[in-house]
Amino acid sequence: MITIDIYSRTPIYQQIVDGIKRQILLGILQEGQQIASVREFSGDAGVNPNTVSKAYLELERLGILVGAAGKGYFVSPGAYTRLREKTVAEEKKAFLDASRQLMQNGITESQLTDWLRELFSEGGNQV
Amino acid sequence: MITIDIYSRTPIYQQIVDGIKRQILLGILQEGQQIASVREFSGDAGVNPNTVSKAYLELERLGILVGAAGKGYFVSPGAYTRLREKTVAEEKKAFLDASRQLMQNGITESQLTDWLRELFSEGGNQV
Amino acid sequence: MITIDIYSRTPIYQQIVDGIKRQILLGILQEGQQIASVREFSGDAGVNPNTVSKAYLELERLGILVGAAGKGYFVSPGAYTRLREKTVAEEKKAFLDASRQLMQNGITESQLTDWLRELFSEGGNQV
Amino acid sequence: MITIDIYSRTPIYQQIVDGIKRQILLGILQEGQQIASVREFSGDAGVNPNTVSKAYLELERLGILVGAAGKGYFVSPGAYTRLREKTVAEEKKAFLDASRQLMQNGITESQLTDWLRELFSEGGNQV
DNA sequence: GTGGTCTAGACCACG
DNA sequence: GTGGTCTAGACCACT
Repeated sequence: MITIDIYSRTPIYQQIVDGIKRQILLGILQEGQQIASVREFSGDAGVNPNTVSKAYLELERLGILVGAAGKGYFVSPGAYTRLREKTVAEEKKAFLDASRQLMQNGITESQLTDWLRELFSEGGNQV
Repeated sequence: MITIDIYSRTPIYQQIVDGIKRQILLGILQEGQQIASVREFSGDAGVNPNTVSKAYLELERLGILVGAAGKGYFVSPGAYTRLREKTVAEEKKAFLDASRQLMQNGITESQLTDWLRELFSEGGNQV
Repeated sequence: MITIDIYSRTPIYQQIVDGIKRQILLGILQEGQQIASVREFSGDAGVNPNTVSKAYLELERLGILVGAAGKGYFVSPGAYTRLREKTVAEEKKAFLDASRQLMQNGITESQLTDWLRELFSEGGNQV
Repeated sequence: MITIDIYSRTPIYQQIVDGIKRQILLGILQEGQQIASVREFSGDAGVNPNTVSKAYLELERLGILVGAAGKGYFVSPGAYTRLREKTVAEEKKAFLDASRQLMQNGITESQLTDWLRELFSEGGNQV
């Protein structure tokens, strides 16, 4: 499911957080659905349970998961919508920041729109 | 000159690296020009000399500075051009990445060009 | 009857304990009356029988229920009075503790009585 | 400084969080001041460094501390004011909740104000 | 079985 | 020296 790169400099728990967010955005995990238990994920991914727990707690803090002892973790109601809105907002910010800096380096608006046209004609096939 | 935020989570040495890059791009530091010595910078900015040294070494590794033992550090010939090209390339990548992800989240090309138009009409006044 | 929130962080058995206490205080359950069996409750509420059993045992320990093997659980004689006194005592303690801390944070007595006046004029409609 | 009760059912890291909040509210820790390092606190309190770290991270998440590797933790600017407002708000809620429940159990407003008068005439000497 | 907490000990980047 | 992350292993409460 979620691939972990233990050599990456982004922390493992963060990779788990990102991976679960992504699975929710892709519809692989549905709202209300129970997700893999800490021990289960830990075993599958070859990661220490504490690390998985840290990721799950972070996701709960973000309101994306809800969980409790003896019950397990579930995708919280409304997680998809909130996640999607937040993600788009962050990406828009990244888009505008990059555009602004390019502008300051002398790139014109028409150049940027050209790049966009190329990107969309390609179909943007890439992760 | 270069403002250091000791509370920031981005490492101080990285802030120095970024600051010097920026000064070169802005023309404040010219190619061939000698920059502040490690001890000068350290004293002015209230930063540990080791930290400044680490930043200078990193910049030397990037080919932006050249250091001569006992004489200090100088902006390397061609630093401006290389820095500019590299910076624009990185920003273009960030721009395209953000565009691609927004596209995957259902944002249309015309929406993106609208955002660009707004940005350029504003003048994009911000760092 | 008693609503269980499986997503809540307060243990389910505790929710059951609180719910039954509340029903006794409200007169829904009378002294001497037999309450739902573990299996009944379990089925109605969609909760694990062990959890219901744990709640009933806790209530028996508190002297609120009495259980007869093979016959079920009954509201103990005097449960209402004892429960009411104990509840009021606990709430009084909470009231005084909160008042004391507010006082230490500079809130005056007249401010507190103002809040009370508002509360009572509203009718205090809320659980 | 902060006393830890390892037998308490409130987690140790939470006790640390509460203790530091309290020290800030009491003015023992001032804004901008550096606090004990993770290892220092750990050694003084006889607690595992990981536990202290967890508490500090929680406080940073709450905006009460700021810290980074190699620098240590500092009381964040504005921590006192924010903490104080939030604390009073929570205590007011506890006060009103308790009052409301007492009202529902037949306690009159004049009874509550009597209790307050007693409390304030005592001077409220207690933690 | 579930999650939550704690300890001990290790390694890394930063100052 | 600082904090951040990870592992291994243990104990607890809840279902």
